[in-house]
Amino acid sequence: MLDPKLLRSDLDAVSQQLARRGFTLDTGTLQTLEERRKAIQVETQELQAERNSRSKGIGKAKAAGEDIAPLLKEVEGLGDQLKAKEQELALLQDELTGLLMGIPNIPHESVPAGKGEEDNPVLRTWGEPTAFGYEARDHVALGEQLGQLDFEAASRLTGSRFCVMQGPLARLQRALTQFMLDTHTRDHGYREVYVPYLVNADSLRGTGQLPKFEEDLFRTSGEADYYLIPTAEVPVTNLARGSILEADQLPVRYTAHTPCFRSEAGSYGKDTRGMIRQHQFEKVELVQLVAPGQSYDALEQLTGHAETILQQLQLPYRVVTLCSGDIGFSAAKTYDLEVWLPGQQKYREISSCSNFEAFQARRMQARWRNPETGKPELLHTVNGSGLAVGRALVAVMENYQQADGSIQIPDVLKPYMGGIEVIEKT
RNA sequence: GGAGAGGUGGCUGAGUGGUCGAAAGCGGCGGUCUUGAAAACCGUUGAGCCGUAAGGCUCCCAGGGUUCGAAUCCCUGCCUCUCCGCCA
Repeated sequence: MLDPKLLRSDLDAVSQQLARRGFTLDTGTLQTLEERRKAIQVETQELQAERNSRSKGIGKAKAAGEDIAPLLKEVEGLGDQLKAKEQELALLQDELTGLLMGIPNIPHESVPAGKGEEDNPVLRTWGEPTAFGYEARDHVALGEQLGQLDFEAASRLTGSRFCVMQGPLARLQRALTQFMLDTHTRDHGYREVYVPYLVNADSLRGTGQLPKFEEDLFRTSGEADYYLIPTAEVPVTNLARGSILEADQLPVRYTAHTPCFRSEAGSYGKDTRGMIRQHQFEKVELVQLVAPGQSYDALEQLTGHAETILQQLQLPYRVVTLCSGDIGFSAAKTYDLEVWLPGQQKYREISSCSNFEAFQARRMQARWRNPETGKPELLHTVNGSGLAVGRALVAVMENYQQADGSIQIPDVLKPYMGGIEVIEKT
């Protein structure tokens, strides 16, 4: 959520900045609602003040043993009048916050202009696309040939966009997960957390998935109204919801491994082959809660932490800066890491690292106590995948494939593979 | 699943219809004393909204209700704890 004060004081400037990302702000409606809200709020508060002082007077009179009947007569009707105003105000406020909750974040000034994915500039490239003396197979061919990756079984068990893995390949995914968690906790100073995979609507509002993107989520149908998490960002960032952190606790760095569930509504026909786009996938997430002055440094740092994983796995990748037209709803700035996939002869997103500034913190009321002012102020939140495990598995399979269809184990994963150095048909 | 007890400020905890945003203690901050520290003593110490300010308003788990007036009474929900049952 944007700062309502900013919207009041600088509506046109906000509107212009949002136009960069292709969002049209309905300034007229906003202004009208805001004016009405203010008028009604003042009236309501005046009535409340009157009720309070009258009631206090009645209390005193009663204590003094006076007859309060005439005083009661005076306040007749005041209650109803107040109730009506309060209801009017509540309605207006609901409408206003509803509108506010649907406004995306303002892109940072350093975010390049652009309309969509094709306008994202490449910031840097690491490694060279892996060369093979033959036409590289994709992970589907590799995995099925090895007899360790099965989409048919998954569609029988559930439906499309799921997979079953077996044997060393299943273990390889676990190895990737362990390696990532170990690296982030040991080398990068993150604290590992285990969190629920089902969350309530408040959490999703906090990080910005609700109210706008309900159709992307799986929702439970039982008595409890819960959602399957689309990313660990939701439960992990919401750990700070409604709390005030002390300055010496910052920065807070969390990492978590969770499955992620996405309905992928609207992506019919996209990436239908393989495990690039699944309803369920594993991800290791990095989250930082930082003082506002630190968030852009933290973004660079966190992006570097995610890159470390790719480098240690010796996977070629590049970093792109999302342009103003491609950036996500809650983010002020985002870097995507794209890994080289020989099977597609393309770079594909494997991590997305964003600074949300105070956008999520305001929705969550996640604050810190600024020692300079002594007052609670909003935190900044930064997060990124470190990395998407499913896609990392795809990348390892495709980049480490050998002519005979076997897959070598990257050196850094060998300690996690129990002596397996090459995945072969078993 | 059955029975019961609760949810109050950073923490412990008092408050069961009126001047209560809320006693007391702890913790925090500032000071006195001290070479320094501790102890003791004094003061101070929740969050948000409107307002230049004075001041006003809201918040005692959440949402409804009763009342001139609700932290306090009633209803619903959520959460926590205890006992029994069941269970990974």
